[in-house]
Amino acid sequence: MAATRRPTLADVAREVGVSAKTVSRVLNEDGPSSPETRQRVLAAVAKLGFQPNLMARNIRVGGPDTTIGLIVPDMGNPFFGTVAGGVEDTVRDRGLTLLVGSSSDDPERERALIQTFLARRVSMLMVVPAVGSDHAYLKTQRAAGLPLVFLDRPGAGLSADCVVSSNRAGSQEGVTHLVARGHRRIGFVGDLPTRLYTRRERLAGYRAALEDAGIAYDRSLVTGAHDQRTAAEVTTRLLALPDPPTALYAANNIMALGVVAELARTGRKDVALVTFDDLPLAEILEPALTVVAQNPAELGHAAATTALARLDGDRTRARTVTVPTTLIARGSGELPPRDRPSAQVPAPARRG
Amino acid sequence: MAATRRPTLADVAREVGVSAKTVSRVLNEDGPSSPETRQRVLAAVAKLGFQPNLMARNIRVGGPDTTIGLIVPDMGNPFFGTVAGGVEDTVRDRGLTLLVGSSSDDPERERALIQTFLARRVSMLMVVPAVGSDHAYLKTQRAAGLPLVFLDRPGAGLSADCVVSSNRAGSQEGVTHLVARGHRRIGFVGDLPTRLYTRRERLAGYRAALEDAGIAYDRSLVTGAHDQRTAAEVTTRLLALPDPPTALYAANNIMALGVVAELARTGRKDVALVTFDDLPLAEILEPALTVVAQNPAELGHAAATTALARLDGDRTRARTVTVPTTLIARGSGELPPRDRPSAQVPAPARRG
DNA sequence: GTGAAAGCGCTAACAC
DNA sequence: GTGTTAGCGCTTTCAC
Repeated sequence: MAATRRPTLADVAREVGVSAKTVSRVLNEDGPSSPETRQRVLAAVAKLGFQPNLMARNIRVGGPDTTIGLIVPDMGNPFFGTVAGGVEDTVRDRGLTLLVGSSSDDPERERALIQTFLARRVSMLMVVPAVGSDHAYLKTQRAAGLPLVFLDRPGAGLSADCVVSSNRAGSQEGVTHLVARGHRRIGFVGDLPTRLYTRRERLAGYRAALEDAGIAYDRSLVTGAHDQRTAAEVTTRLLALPDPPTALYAANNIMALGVVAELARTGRKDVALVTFDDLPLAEILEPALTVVAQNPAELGHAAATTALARLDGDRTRARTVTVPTTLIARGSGELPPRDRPSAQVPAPARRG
Repeated sequence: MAATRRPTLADVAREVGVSAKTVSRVLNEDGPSSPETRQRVLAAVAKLGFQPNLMARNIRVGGPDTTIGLIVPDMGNPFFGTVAGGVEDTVRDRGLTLLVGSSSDDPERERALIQTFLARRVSMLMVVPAVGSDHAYLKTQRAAGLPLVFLDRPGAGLSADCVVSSNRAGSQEGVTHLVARGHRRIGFVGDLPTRLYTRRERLAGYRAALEDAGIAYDRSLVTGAHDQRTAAEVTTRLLALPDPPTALYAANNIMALGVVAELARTGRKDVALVTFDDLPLAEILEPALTVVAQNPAELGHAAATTALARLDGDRTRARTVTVPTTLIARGSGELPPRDRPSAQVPAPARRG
């Protein structure tokens, strides 16, 4: 069965005995058409199984395609999946279709995806920037009016709209929650080394909370990991310190999994814990997990709303939208420090 | 700043002082070109920031676009996110771009998405069919050679390639695990009422396991729920039966969350549990959760491989690929039935 | 090695 | 109410 040619407007027109333009008029409800031709055209369309070629249409009409390009680090991460869902829900009514790619947080892959999307003349571009990528090369597109929104993290090299969570304030709130329960040695388990915006912000929130409480920053309590396994490892390392933390703060959902798993594995129920990002089973852990929850669907929604406004001609200055986080106190942050004076009195230094 | 027109091939040609065709030749490495013109063309491309219009190219070349249409029920569900990732990883090398849409399991939405994708002349279509959707209308496209793969569940109304998990065998293995520990009353918590393929299969596996063990099927032990909350509710209802189950089997990840949460909330550590689908924290629950794990990335990979083979001219009969599941015994399935004779002896009926 | 002309499927602009 | 012509940005075909 050879791949038969798809029918075209001309085929339909021939079938009905009218001009191509008439068929086009009927299908797009553009200009007038007699009820009778209308019927016959629609019948022929159904008979031939004609489907207008959107690309051909687009090329003639000019302007951007009715697609939107979205780049995330990893679609399997429910955080980004939910972000994508938020975007789609918001643009659906406008008849826009989602073009999605994962960068795996690799700047080169991100750039290749952006090039592909630009070649497809997407109507807007929404990017979760990979660590270390520079977007200066997009200046021309921006100037030409392409809506560009950075998601979750700001882009580098040009000013553009940006939608992020309240990483710093949320982090500060979470750590303050621990400080208020008397903890003075609070371990930080964060993601990739430096450079990544969200880590910087969340670390800054951690430091701000300590500073507010008059607690000196101790570099040895701040650790970095890349995945659940390494997060578990640094948890062990932190708790083995001569003067170990009495509470931990995990800076994202992957780190949270690692810390939670490690505390469970070693049966440590005496360490208070707050995590950034909610987990599906947070409520049923013992103790139930206290988290600073993000709102990924709203992140996607806000990004789409911003981009749509640009598409509709909004030429005001680039703005940053901050989507608030929510502290959900469930119990794991309530533990007081053990074997230590509570509240503001510094713990005696125990070395060796 | 008015939206300036994007530069075209003709613009580049004018800049260099050659014909459009020469520029096209250079960029596509089609036909010969002198090193010198080559340089000048590339310089002009860079200077003008020219990006070939992929849609225009496609329209001229004919044939399908280099996109692939993927429809899932919900992108926020990590299962489908991971499936999408598996697809993308597999098609990336072929230069294909992913067009993604969520159907929310609504047949009308699914159909609208498919129409849009067809209008975009996708090179292949991969669909997780919504409950109750009929795909007979795609026969023409299939006949015309469009690769079509149903994912996770078979489609209805036409024969097409299909990639599914070993739902029945996996389910049977999970329930047999419980039977082998002496359970004879095993509650089933499944998803949407009837009609959904995966539920049918998983229920069939449950029944097969019982039958193998000579246990009569008890309709009152089989319950349906739609989300985590209702799964928790039916768990309660099951355990409140006059002759309650001593073990539970949850037929997907959402059900699993509901059952696990409810058992934890009520402190029931005496009920054995096996779930279909793994959970991120399964290992650290108490007892650790025994699961029948699916392999969503492999599902996406297999679907993409199949579709690519079709694209490359494979015209053999439609096939169904079954991706094996894996029983991961972690502990929650090890509990013997309490207050009951073990193994093959039937429990005394306790009524009222 | 390069160019001119035609045409992919569709619609804008103008006829009538 | 309908048809004609031209042209979107690109590539194919054929000529030089």
